[in-house]
Amino acid sequence: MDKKYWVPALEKSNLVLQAISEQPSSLKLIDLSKRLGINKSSMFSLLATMEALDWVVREEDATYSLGSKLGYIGNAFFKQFSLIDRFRKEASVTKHVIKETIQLAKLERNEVLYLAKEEMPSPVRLSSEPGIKYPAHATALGKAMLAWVAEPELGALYASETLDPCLTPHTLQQRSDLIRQLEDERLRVRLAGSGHGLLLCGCSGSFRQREGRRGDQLLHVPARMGGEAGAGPA
Amino acid sequence: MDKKYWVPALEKSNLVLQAISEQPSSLKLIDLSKRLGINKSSMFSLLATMEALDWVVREEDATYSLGSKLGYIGNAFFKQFSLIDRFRKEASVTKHVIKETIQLAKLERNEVLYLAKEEMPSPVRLSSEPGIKYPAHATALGKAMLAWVAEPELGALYASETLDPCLTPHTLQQRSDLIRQLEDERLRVRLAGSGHGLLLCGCSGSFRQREGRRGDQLLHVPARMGGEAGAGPA
DNA sequence: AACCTTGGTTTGATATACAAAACCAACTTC
DNA sequence: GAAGTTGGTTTTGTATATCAAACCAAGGTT
Repeated sequence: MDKKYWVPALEKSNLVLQAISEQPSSLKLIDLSKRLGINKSSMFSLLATMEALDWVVREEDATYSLGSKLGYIGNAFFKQFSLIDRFRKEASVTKHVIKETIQLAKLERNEVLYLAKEEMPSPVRLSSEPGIKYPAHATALGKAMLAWVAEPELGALYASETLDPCLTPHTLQQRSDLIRQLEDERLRVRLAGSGHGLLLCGCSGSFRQREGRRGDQLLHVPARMGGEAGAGPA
Repeated sequence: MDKKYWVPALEKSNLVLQAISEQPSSLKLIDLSKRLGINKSSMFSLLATMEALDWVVREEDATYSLGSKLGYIGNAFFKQFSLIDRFRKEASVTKHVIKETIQLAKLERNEVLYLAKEEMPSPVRLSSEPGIKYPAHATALGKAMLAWVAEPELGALYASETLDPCLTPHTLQQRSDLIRQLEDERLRVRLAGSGHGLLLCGCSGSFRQREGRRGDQLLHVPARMGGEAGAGPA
């Protein structure tokens, strides 16, 4: 990462917010300082400022949790995607029909950004949350989306034979393997009318919709279909 | 605001994120610099860092929108409130019965924090969004919640006769007026069984529920009842 | 074609933020 | 009761971030 014109305080606060997001109401100033390798006097100033800005809240037991300003900004982020409301309306019904958790995601170059989730109780606990990104080749949902990317663009996204990163022992590592799985996915959709990514409520017009002017694809998909567990990294 | 141990870069980035939240995909670097009074070379470094951290995204036309990292953190903020899921399940049905937008909010001292909203089409457009806070005395929903605050605590919250801030010409300005309206609210609930704040799906156990260990009250309320328009500042 | 404007990028002097050190209060251990 | 530990707060010297100035590219105006 090029740090020529860098603002270190933002990087530090990003680390702090990430840690607090993962463990709200658990971490004190000294915990954050030790865990993140940030001097406690710097951490003192960061937390005091973030508290004043309502980015974090200091609890009575001196642990920190996220503040409402980040809720507001996060809400504004999701409001950029008008499809989320339609997804929630459709999927809150569909999930009872198929008895599976359903997620809405968009493909951003070679990553999948999760936007919304309608959950059903399931032994498989999904790790993906709205706002999180995974490499597309490392998730079932991502591969379902890549299957419909034009070949030249796919070539540009995966210029080298080795795929990075490799998140789990099951994660694909070779581009040729990826290509083969994408072909299988297209074949599965054509022959059986049911792939990982097909929308199940019958309104085919919303299957792959272009959102906003970036033209990114959006897709919602049940968590478990075709025998693969989970929409998280595989 | 005491700025003794202050991190100015966080304050600047807060202003930037607020502006981008309000006008996504509209503002360029020079627009943000002029509007916020931040030097354009500082703005350059701030935006470059925020972009690298995925706090913002630079569009092809050089305008900025919010990035998914803030979506993720925002989602983490709302996940702190387990009642939101229950609210959405109940309110997505109830809103069709009463044909009103319904909101979930919590009272934090003398402010109301909005947490969720289930919308119905309405001529009255609510300004409140999840994550936003308003002074409780300045909103119908806030007053509905204050009505059930113990008197000594109410006295501590409103120590002076003059109420601040005064957001609209209709905003209450005297504590005695507020007290009177809270009495009216309680009376209305007792006599007619229908105040601004009563939950309308019949599960009285969830009327005023304590959430988390802070013991803050949570309340959901239709947008328009008792003749008052809107749950925003009044 | 020459000049001007605009938005963005780079430079480097200096004002200031950072963090090492010291301090403090509360609690624990001996 | 004395000494030690822990988490938080304050001080202050100095390394560095900030921003004024300069530069750059692209587009507009004359």
